[in-house]
Amino acid sequence: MELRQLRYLVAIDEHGNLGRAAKALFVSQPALSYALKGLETELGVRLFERTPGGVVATDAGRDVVRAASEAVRRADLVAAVAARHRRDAARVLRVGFEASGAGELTRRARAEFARRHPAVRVEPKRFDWGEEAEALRDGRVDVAFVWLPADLTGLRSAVVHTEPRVVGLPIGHRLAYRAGVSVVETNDEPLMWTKRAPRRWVDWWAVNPRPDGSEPLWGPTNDNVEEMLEQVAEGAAICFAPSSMASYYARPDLVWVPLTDVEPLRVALAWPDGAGTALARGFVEVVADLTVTET
Amino acid sequence: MELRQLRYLVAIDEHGNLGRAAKALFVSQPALSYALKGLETELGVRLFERTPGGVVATDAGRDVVRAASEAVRRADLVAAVAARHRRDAARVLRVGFEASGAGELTRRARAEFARRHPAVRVEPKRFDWGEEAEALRDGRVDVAFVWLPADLTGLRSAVVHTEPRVVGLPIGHRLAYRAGVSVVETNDEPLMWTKRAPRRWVDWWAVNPRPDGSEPLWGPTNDNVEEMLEQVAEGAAICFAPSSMASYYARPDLVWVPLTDVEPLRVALAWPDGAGTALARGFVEVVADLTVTET
DNA sequence: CGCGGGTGATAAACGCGGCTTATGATCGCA
DNA sequence: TGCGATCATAAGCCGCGTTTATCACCCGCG
Repeated sequence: MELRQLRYLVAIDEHGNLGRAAKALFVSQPALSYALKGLETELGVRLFERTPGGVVATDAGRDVVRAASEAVRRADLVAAVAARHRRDAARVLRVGFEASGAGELTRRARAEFARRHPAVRVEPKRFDWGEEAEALRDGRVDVAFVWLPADLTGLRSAVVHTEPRVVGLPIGHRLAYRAGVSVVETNDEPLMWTKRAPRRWVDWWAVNPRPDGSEPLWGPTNDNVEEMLEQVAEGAAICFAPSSMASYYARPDLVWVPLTDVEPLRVALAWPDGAGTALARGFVEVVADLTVTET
Repeated sequence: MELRQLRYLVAIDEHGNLGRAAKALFVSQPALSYALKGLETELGVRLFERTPGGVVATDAGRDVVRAASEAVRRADLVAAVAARHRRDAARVLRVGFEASGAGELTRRARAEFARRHPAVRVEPKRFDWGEEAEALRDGRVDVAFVWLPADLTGLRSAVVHTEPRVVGLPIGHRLAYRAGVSVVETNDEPLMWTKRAPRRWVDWWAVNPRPDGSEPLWGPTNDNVEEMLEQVAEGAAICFAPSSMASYYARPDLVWVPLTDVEPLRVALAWPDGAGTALARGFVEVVADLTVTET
């Protein structure tokens, strides 16, 4: 059994058709026919039923494909781990964050890191809602500021920052000139949300259920800050955000008002479990030092 | 990158020496030299430092080896999943358990399963302490009675049986003729335990800490029932066990006395998450039916 | 009813790539 | 200084996965 065969298998299952899978893999159709047959012989199970319309996975095939795609993913992780170390040698550190990240701390950490490691180039990488943790796991970044709640499996992390939440409103909104609002006062306002993040993340941000037991009024969806702010400025909905967003994404057509009765946002600094490189560790140290002295 | 290379990599790391690794893999030493070099070139990182005494992993090498061994394990799982289905087709179901399993339920379940699936051969597989869950995960059995507490990650399960615990004593022991004893009355008796199972399992069985806060007196270790009973019969220590063991492992040189103040043993029926075969599902159904009617 | 367009399977030939054996280069140590 | 480890290199072989070309089958449609 070889990785190549497993990759073929997954592709065949995805396309449901040897010809199209072959095209996607840039090989000829007989190559897949041959590989599939070989795998079936080796495993001693029929994996796909051949039909005139294509191929369809058998019971065994479904399970094997699932296991195979996991194996392929793990193999790709090997490459990702190596790439991280290669980048380490090249003196590059990729720091993930979303929207305003950890506010002021983000910049201060970067500045201090640059002071301690002058030869290292820091590459900030912005992600869409709730994507940082996954990016960390599959090696797209070496370290990241993760907004909680988040799925931190496979990661090590430390909470390094908290900040109150605010509500974003278009200018002229009935609540726009208040010094603070309760979350229940926004119950009737359509609220921005996202399909990208898991349910738990969305509910936490939307404060669902509200203190009075009601459910938020779900408004339009969006994938990232810019899309969200566009919609809010347009008057299509309101949004909740950490207070730092008021200064990092200041716009003339938006107003930010503190939410008086919701949990603050907690931001964790996270890095891959076990696979942390020397530079990532250095960055973690910097942030640890900054947060110790500031509390 | 191919699985073969990853397997080689793991072996090289284990043996710390190309020659010995080559021997273990039944290939020549240059083959490993070649494969390692190829992988290093492809990944762009040096993985092992070559020394006159052998090879030693670099920082990057350590991480890559870890990721590689995980990938290899996943690939082996593909084969295990396939083997499960092959066995399904061959009408064989392997049921894992340890010691007295789930007592009477074990036999009843097997009998009822045989009635419903006459053509299927059931193969009971006995495991050493705490090994069932792992056996389930790596495909050595299709379904198993697991003694809790246990690590059930990657498994689906349902608690199907509970039974009180008893203490096993050699005949003539000072507590041997009691109708019941408190666990604290055994505080001064050396207690059998095992190095095979995780800490949590051992502590649960040993009732550590005891109700009075003390720690058990640790006696000899053992890997399975027979070894344990030998030691107890010999007078080297006492042991804790589920009450069914009194009837399933009756010996003239042993006495079993109920423990009056400890949690009963809970036994779960478990099967691989997602990879359950038709036969395994059938067995789960049988046990579900039996436990529903008996409660 | 037969033909066209889709499917996967098979055949034959090619050539890459990883294997082997044989040998070299280096180091540590007695 | 020479022996016995180590890993690296060289040269040749050959298995195996690839390719192109073709076949066999099924289905829908004129």
